[in-house]
Amino acid sequence: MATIKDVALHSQTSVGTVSRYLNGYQVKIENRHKIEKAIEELGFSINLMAKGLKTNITMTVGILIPTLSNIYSTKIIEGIEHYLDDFGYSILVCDSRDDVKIEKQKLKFLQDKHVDGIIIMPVDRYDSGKNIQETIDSGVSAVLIDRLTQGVTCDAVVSDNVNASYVVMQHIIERGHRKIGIIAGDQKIYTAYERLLGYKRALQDYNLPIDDNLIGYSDYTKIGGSKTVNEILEKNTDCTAIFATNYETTISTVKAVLDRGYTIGQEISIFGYDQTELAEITEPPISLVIQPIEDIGKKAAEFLIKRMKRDMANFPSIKRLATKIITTDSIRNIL
Amino acid sequence: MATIKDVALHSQTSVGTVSRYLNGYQVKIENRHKIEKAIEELGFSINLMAKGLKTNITMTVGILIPTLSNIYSTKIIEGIEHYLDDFGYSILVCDSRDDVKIEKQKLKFLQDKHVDGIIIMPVDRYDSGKNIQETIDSGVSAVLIDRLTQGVTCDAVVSDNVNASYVVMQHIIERGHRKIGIIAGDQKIYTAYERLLGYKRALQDYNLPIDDNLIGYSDYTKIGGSKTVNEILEKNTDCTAIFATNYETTISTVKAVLDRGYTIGQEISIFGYDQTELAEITEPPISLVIQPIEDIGKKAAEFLIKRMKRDMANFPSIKRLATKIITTDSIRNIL
DNA sequence: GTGAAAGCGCTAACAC
DNA sequence: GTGTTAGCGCTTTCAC
Repeated sequence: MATIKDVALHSQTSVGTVSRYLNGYQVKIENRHKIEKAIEELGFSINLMAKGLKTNITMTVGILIPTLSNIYSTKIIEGIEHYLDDFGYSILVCDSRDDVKIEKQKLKFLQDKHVDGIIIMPVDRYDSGKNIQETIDSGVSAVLIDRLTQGVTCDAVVSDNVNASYVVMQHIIERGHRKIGIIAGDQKIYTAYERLLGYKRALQDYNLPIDDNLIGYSDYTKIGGSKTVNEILEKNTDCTAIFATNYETTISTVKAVLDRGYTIGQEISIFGYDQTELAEITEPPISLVIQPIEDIGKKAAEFLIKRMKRDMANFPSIKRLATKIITTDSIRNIL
Repeated sequence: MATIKDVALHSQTSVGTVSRYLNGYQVKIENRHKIEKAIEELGFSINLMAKGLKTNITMTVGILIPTLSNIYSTKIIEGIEHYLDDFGYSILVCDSRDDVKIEKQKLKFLQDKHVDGIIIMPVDRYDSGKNIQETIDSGVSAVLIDRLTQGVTCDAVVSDNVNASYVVMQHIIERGHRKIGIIAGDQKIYTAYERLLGYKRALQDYNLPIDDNLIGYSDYTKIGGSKTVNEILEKNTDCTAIFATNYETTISTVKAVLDRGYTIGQEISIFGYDQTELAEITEPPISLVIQPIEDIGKKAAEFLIKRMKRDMANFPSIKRLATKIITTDSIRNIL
């Protein structure tokens, strides 16, 4: 592997000149040609490690996400990758497997790798914050996505969960439903917490009781979701509608309701979350909350670029992106 | 940020000793304690860039995939990440946006980053190979996943597309269907090519004609898929079954058929590809080919680890993983 | 077993 | 504008 020194020798210039050429500084036109020729002939390619050692800049951004294997996560990653690509950054991807301990470990790891910035979806509302703040204190820029967490001062991009949930409930309530079940998630997760909050707030505003029997706390997985749906349906024979607050439990809800022999939008109305595809192939299609996934990634990358350039205007900012609601006959009008 | 030198000073040893300690060599027990104490107190953490510069090892693996935003890709990435994690490797993720030129560029980029190995899903069967081989020649280990491509000598992990497709067709044919449409993909893509091959082979083996009108070449996207389905259905009013050969077109096929007012498994039978969730929520569920996605990632990582350790036994190996077939009433028995 | 020192490939300060 | 050179933090001989 040819080095800058070889190029200097081969082009009869010096390492300084070659380095300057490489970094876009003024170089005599004649030397520029000689250098380009040498680079070409030697197949030279810069050693980013050596460069990084010197400059402390790696042009790498770490992404730390609870789990990689769902479309939500990947679309975010893709959004980030595409945005950062134009700036020459590459991304180091880690998952925390929904575990604060692993999250802490990976954070340390990213620090060791000297990433220039980190985009992170915190595992939980309470414990993730401290670790993230420590990382920030060590000097790397960070941006939170999808979820907020306690004790961190940095930019964040989240979607408007409370409002989405509230609007969904409005829609359901205004069609005459009174016993509305919700498949909530672990309240340590920021989004799960906010979505339940919107549910409760809507009930209160409409003077409807908050009935604990109608609130099912699932683990937000498909299997856990099924269990929760069935529990709610068994405890509440008068339940007419169910709001599933994430993608996985939306699937379980549809499946559980179908398995019970009900028709969606008849015996049971369903409102779900994320992923339009599904909405299109059930009969009737499912009403859904659609999050601006790509935008979350893009916005987060935008923030990060800005902060990595040490532009600290309006720090910290929280960007709350609006969600869209698709309504279909999956919510029956029983008025 | 404390360096090895600080640790040496603080522990009254030398940089050599600290380095030896860090790399697991014998160190006098007394020094070991002093060093550990110093590391603790200084919050020392090794600079992987400096280490990499010296050793030419980055403990980083590049992953290059045509697109990040589908579950197929991410499950593979997750499988790789989890496997490599245990060995201390991290992953640098890039997407080639289905473009050989970008693929080449990113390959070069990963080389510059001095990744120790690369796992790549080539964009196409013909042109990707040359670029990949060049990268391999430069000294990094590489493993192909999902798709093979011309002119590359390295390990590969793919799923058994031809056979999967063949078995699907057997199933459909044996239920009496004769006019079977296929939503194929760009034949430059290895998997698309193989799946169509299995389709044709089955028809031949059953002495059925290969009718070009029944073969639709889609771009493997949801929108393109819909168009292709409708074309086939319009050109062939006697078509009774459709085989969609990837996830996106499976969705479009279901949707297009539903939009035409047909009942799945009645007027039109459908066989699809990937992603069990869908299969569960349509009525009837869709028959599907299920690929061993996680295994592909894991196996690829396994190969790579082996090769990075310079263990060249059985090089190159092609691992063809078996797919599973789920059959449902979406394929009507018309005998 | 250990310390001293060379050097990995690069950047940037310096003197010209 | 350019060449020379110190030094980023580490590993690895070498001599002890």
